[in-house]
Order: sequence, then C-alpha cells, then structure tokens
Amino acid sequence: MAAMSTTKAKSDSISAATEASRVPQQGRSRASYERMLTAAEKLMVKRGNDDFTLTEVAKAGKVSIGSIYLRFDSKDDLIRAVHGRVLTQIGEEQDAMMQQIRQNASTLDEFARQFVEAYAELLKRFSPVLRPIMFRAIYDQSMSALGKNSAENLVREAEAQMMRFADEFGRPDHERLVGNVFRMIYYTLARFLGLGSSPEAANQGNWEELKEDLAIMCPAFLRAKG
Amino acid sequence: MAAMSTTKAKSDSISAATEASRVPQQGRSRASYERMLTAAEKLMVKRGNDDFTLTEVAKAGKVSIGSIYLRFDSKDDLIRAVHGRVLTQIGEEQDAMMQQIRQNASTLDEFARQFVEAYAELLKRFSPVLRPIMFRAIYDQSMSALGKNSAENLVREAEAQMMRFADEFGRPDHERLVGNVFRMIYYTLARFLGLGSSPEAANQGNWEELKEDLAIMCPAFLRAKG
Amino acid sequence: MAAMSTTKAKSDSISAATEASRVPQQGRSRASYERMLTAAEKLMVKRGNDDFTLTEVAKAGKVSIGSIYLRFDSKDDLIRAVHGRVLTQIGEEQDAMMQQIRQNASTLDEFARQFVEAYAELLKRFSPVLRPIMFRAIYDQSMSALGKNSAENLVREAEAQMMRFADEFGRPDHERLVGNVFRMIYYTLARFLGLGSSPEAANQGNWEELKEDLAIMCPAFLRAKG
Amino acid sequence: MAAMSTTKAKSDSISAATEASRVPQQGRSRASYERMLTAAEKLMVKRGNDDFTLTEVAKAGKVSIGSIYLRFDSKDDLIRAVHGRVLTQIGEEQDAMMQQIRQNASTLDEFARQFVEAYAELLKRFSPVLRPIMFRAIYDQSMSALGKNSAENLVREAEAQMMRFADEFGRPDHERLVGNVFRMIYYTLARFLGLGSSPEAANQGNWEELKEDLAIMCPAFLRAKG
DNA sequence: TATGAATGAGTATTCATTCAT
DNA sequence: GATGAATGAATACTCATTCAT
Repeated sequence: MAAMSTTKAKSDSISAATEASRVPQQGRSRASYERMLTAAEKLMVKRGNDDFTLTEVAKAGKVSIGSIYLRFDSKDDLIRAVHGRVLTQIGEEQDAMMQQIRQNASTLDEFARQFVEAYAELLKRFSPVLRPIMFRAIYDQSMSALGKNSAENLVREAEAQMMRFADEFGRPDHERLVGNVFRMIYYTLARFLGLGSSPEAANQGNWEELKEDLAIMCPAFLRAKG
Repeated sequence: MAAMSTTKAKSDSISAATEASRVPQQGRSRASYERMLTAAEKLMVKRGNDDFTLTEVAKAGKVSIGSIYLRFDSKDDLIRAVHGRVLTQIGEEQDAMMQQIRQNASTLDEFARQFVEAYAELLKRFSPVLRPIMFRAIYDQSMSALGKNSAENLVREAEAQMMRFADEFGRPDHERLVGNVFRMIYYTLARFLGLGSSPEAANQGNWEELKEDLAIMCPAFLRAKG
Repeated sequence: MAAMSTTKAKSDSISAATEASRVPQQGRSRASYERMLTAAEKLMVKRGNDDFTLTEVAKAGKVSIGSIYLRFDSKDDLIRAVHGRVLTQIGEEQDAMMQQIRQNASTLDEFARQFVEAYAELLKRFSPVLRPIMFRAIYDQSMSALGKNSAENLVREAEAQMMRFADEFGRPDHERLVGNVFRMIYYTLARFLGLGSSPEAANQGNWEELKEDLAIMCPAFLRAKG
Repeated sequence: MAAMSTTKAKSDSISAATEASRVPQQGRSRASYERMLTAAEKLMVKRGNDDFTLTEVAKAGKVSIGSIYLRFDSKDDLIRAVHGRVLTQIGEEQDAMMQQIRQNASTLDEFARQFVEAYAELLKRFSPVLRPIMFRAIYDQSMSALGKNSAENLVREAEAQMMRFADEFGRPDHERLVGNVFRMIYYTLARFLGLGSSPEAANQGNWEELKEDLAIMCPAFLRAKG
C-alpha cells in the first residue's frame, strides 16, 4: 500500500537523478542501459504507477538486477532517470510545438486556439507516461524549480508569446495574467486527462469541447477588465 | 512501491465503504472506533498517502490490531471509511457554503467572486486530508458516479447558480459552458493546492492572485462571444 | 496450515474430555450447551476437520463465546466433547446392531455376512462425522485404550460372536485370529470410506463388492489352515 | 486449527508439484534447495503433519525465507515438493521390491507371504514420512488418479503377479478379487501403522502376527468359493 | 451467569538490496 | 564489469483466549 516508495521519497529532482545514474557511453553498455529505462518505462505505463519490481525490469529489459544497481543507486534513481528521459522528450516536442505556433499565430485568439489545441494533444499523447510521473509529482516540481528543465521553457515561451499581445490585456501586471492563464489551461487539461489521478477518473466530459472552451477562455480572461 | 493498494483497488464507493465498516453505536466501542479512524486519518495526512501500517494505526489509536479487524474487513475498508467520513464533512460544508452564496450573490460577477473565494478556501482548508484521498482518486470518481455524494451536489448547485445569469452568456449550450467553467475553477484550484500531487508540488505562485483571477475568468469566459 | 490444533494436541481421551466440560443439568443451560455441541459438530462435518472458529460456533449455536468458555476450558475441549457425544451415539447403535446379529446369525458365514453388512453401513452412515474425528485420531485411541468406550465393546462383542464358531477355525490362538480379522474388516471399511483421509480419496472401487468380499474373506481366513 | 492448509487444497498432483518448484541444477543452489526440502521433511515427520512454519524451515535448513520463495510459489508448493520427493523414492523401492518378488515367488502362498512381508516393512519404514503425506491424502489420490505415479504401478504389478495364479481362484471376476485383496492388505497395513492417523494411534496389536495373518488371508480369500 | 468486544502473538508472503562468483 | 541467488525486514490478516460489564 505504499504510495511512493518504501524508502521515504527524498526530495528528488531531475538533476539529482541524472547525477545518480551512471550513464555509460559505450555501445553495448549503453544499449543495456537503454533497455533498463525502456523496460521500466513500459512497466510504469502499464501499471499507471511505480508499482513494479526490479525483477520485472530485469526480466523485461533482459538485464540482470546487478546491472541495474551498477547504473543506479536505488530503484528510486531508476525511476527518476525514466522521468528525466520522458520529460526531456516532452520538452523537445514542446519546443518544436511552440516554434510552430510562434510562426503561425498572429492574433491572440489564433495563438490561444493553436496553443491550447497543440498543447492539449501533446499532453494527451503523453498522458500514459505522464500519469505515473505526475503520480510522483516530479513534473510540477521540476516545472518550476528547475531552470534547465524544458517544462519551464514552455511556460516561459508560452508566456512570451502571449506577451506579444499585451496591449490587448484588460488589466495590469501582465506577468501575473499570463502566468495564471497558463496555469488554468495546463491544470485543467492535466486534470482532465487524469494526470496524477487514477485512469478511471479521467475523461469525464467532452474533450473537444473543453479544448475549444479553453481557447475561448484564454483571450477572454486576458482581455477582461476585472 | 505500491501506488495504491497491494490488492487491486476494487471499484469502491463511499456507500460501499460505509457498509463495509461495522460502526458500533455504544459509547466505549464507538470511542475506539473513532480513535481508529482519527489515527488513520492523521497518518494519511502526515504521509500524504495511504502508506501507513495497521500497526501504526493500532499504536496511534491505542487500539489493538484485532479491534481494527473487528470493524473493518481490510485495510482498504479502513481507508475507505476515512475517506467517507472526510467527504461527508466536506459535503456538509459545501452545502452550507452554497446556501450562503445563493443568498448573497445577485450578479454573475458577485457570484463568481464569492464562489471562487469560498470554494478555494474550503479546498485549501481540507487540502491536507484531500491530498491522500485524491491520491486514491475516489473523490473524482464519486464526484460524478455517485448521485448521493454531496460533491455531486456542489457541481449541480454551482451550475444551477450560474444558470441564473444564463441570459448574459455569450454562447449557446449553457450546460456545457457552466460545466467547463466549473472544471476550470475546480481543476485549477485543486492542482494549485497539490491535490493528487505531492505536497511539495503545491503552492507555486500566488494564491490570492490566483483566486482573484479565477473570479475574473469565470464571468469573462461565460460572456465571451467565442 | 495447522493439522491439529495450534495448541499441541494433548493426549486426549473421551474421559478427559468429559471431565473438562462442565455439563449443566438445568434446562436452559443444558439447551445452550447442546446448541454449542451441535453447532460445532455441524461445522466439523461441513469442513471435514477441526478447522472452524469459535466465533462460527457461537454464531451458529446462538451462544456467546463467553458461554463456550464457561463450559469448556479450550477449543480442544469442545472438540473432544463433540467427539465423545458422537462416539457414544455410535456405540449405542453398535450395541443394538450386535444384538440383532447375535440372534440372527447361526453360522460363521451368516455372521460374517451380516456383521460386515451392518457394520459397513453403520460406518458409512456415520462417515461424515467420523472423518473429522478420525482426522484427530481419537477414535482408534479410545477404541483400545478406553475400556469404558463402547467402541471397545464392539470389538469384544464381535470377537465373542466369532468365538462361537471357534471349532471351525483353521489355526490355534483364536484370540489373535478374531482380533486380526476384525482389524482387516474395520480397517478396510474405514479406509474405503475415507475416514481419516480427505473425502476425495474415498470411495475408490465398488462398495457393494467390497462388502461382499469382506464377508467371504472373514470365514475363509478364520478357517484357513495357514 | 486448520486441518489441511489454510488455502483450500487445490487438486494437486505430484507432477504439478514438481512443475511448481524451480529445481536448481547448480551445485550450491542445489544444495540449499535440498536443505529446504530436507528441513521441511524433517519438520513434517516430527510434527506428523504440515503444521510447521516457513520460519522454522528457514532456520532448520539454514536458508533464508526469501530463498524458499525463490524455489517455491507458496508453502503449499514446498509441501507438495516434499511429498513428490518422498513418493518418488517410495516408488523406486516398490519397483525394486516387486521385481524381487516376481523372481522368487512361484506359488500363490509364497507370493502372498513375500509380498505382505516386503510391502509391510516398506510401509513401516516410510511410515513416519507417509503419515503427514496421508494426512493430506495425496497418496491415495495419486494412487488411483495418476497413471504415471509409481504407487499405481505397485497396484498393477501386484495384481498382475496374483493373476499368475488366477486358475486357483475360487470365484470369477478375478480383477475384482485381486483389487479387493490388495485393498485389504494395504488398508490394513496402512491403518495399523497409523498412516493418516495420529502416531499415538498406531501399533496396536502385534505387527508380526498381523503380517503373518494377512499372508494367510490373501490366498485363503482368493481361493474361497464364496 | 452471560456477553461479545478487545487483545496480540503468530504466519505467509513480497521485494529492494547485497555480494559471492 | 556482469550476474542473479540469497537475504530478511516489513506487513496484512487470523483467531483462541481474556475480561470488563
């Protein structure tokens, strides 16, 4: 009935995780290293949480348990490494996504629509992997605490984009406005997708309508006089 | 490293939980029953999840392990009973809250401000207990699946309140609008408070400002022409 | 996975059991005493062994656990009392049976046929109750160790009956012959009925044929010259 | 006070048991595997049933509890493996025994005498181990249900031997005759040795005389005209 | 006498981590 | 480096027995 790990969850972060794991550069070693991560990730997705055994990882990844401990100090470290890898991947996609949007959106409404749509689908696509990660709440944490984390980049970039239309905003303290509207969008989408909750809890209501409404809410809020 | 229970989480509900526990009516028995629940609840709050042992509950509640099993069929049942007790309490407060608001708010903006403020504070107040509950995702589930659950009442009541101002809405399909705006508010608040995430993840940004902005977002969204 | 009791099986006997239980003579008390025994007996038969809880006995017999401990020093004592009651009943039927046979059988072959048939059916009739008793092996023990036990009477009586035809015996040491032939009959029947074994193990082969063959074996053996 | 296992005794068989255990082939591993089985067997013999704890096995076998679970899926599996090992050993001895007898016995009387003597002593020798096995009733079950089981071989072989003298039989349906006489012999011996009963119950009467009488009974019964 | 709530020692099983090879 | 067998602490759950009322 452990919620996190049996070992008390140390205040972990991506960087710590990265340091903890000894990433081999060599070909063969590298390959088995990847197999561990992939096996662990698959198990996480399948289970929806961290509830897998290292024996399972070893078997699925065709690695020995000893090998795992050669790369990672603990099961926690392995999990963190998986998180890191996933988040990096998401970060890259987010970057590409924002670049797309930057070029295509010339009005606040257009930006909102495109951003919500693209981000929503990105989150949805990653939701199976994100769920177990959120379950462990690393994402949020890294999202703000880690400057190097690309999730942070998204926030900055999205906010920067919105700032282009700052003259349309209905109230002062623009930083706050974009910060909060981003939260509203992200939190609503994340929650809807059941990230951090059990799968069953997710998807109540209509996904397409929700996206549409968030896209409408965004400029409406930013322009609101208060 | 179990995320939920070792036993597959049966489709549980508050009512089931209540039935599963054998609540004694007598004084002495009743007292020890309460001590169990309270001890378990405290442990849940302290840990932020279900990760406590029955031995801990027994010790903290000054009850024997056997006594726990006299009232509950399993650890899961105990947890569900705790959830039930908390949710009942929350439900009552929510009802009282909505009654207050119904009487005081005469405009959409007033309603939004009062509702967001009151609901936000209510969630915040209960957030330490709600976190472990959300972790188990019962809340969300019951929120929609159980008609008798008062969480459901809140949604209905809040939506009904907003409907009073439906003529101000900027778009048709009012049901959808109020449903989604409620989601935006609830999800944003819940996420902000770290419900369903680890405690550390919570409280990023400015709480007071977030509440204010949600109160502004609500009518702005509802009135938006799209 | 306890085979006997959790408490090491003391060398128990019917008499000990009888002493251990405090049989009330009064009406009301007596009634609840009987209910205990009956409930326990039913559970034993249903389970095929001693694997029932006192709570079950209490519930089934509409007695309180405390009441049970008022009559018996332990669960073991209760079990022994049940055994005693059953064995007494069997003993009475055995006596009646032997009396019947004594009057009807005038030849060794007739005696053998009648005795085997009657005894076999008696054992079969009681086999559901005897199984859990045999499982605990009190029967055998009492059968030889306790003079007052009526099971012992059966042996004596059966042997006495056979002795009437001692002049037909093929070998000397008649005591031994009748003792052993009785064993062969009883052991074979008991085993066949699965007494002391699991129910599944029983009834392999043909019951009617077995009885017939035992009836033939008996005089054949006694008359055999060796 | 469980008579068998707490878990309902699944319809187990020797082969299933063998499959369930993961027998290591390597030296060191093999050694600890043997220690487990031997420790468990000793405890079974000492207790007369399955009522031992895995902690006891671990301590006695100088193995860790985890190691046991590395080889066996459950305590039940361990028990079955012990049974399997014993029954295999018995089977081999039985085969050798029958081979001996086949060569030496040229008359029905000779066969009976030799068979009873040899089989009785074999059962006696194994009685301490057989008792707990019988207690679980696997023996009997496998004896008929499992063709591959060597216990079955014994029955077939013994019956085949007796069939050699079928022309001396006093009645038709020779299959039935040899089947039943085998039962009489086996059941009587088994019961005498207290197999399936408690140790205390055993050995009432004179072992040597019983063997002798069974040896006489056998041909007498087979030749009996009925 | 009678009750039945309370007790807590006892047991099978899991799994992260270690370490001999 | 690599392996995977071995370890044992930890944990949910049972049930005979006690004892306050």
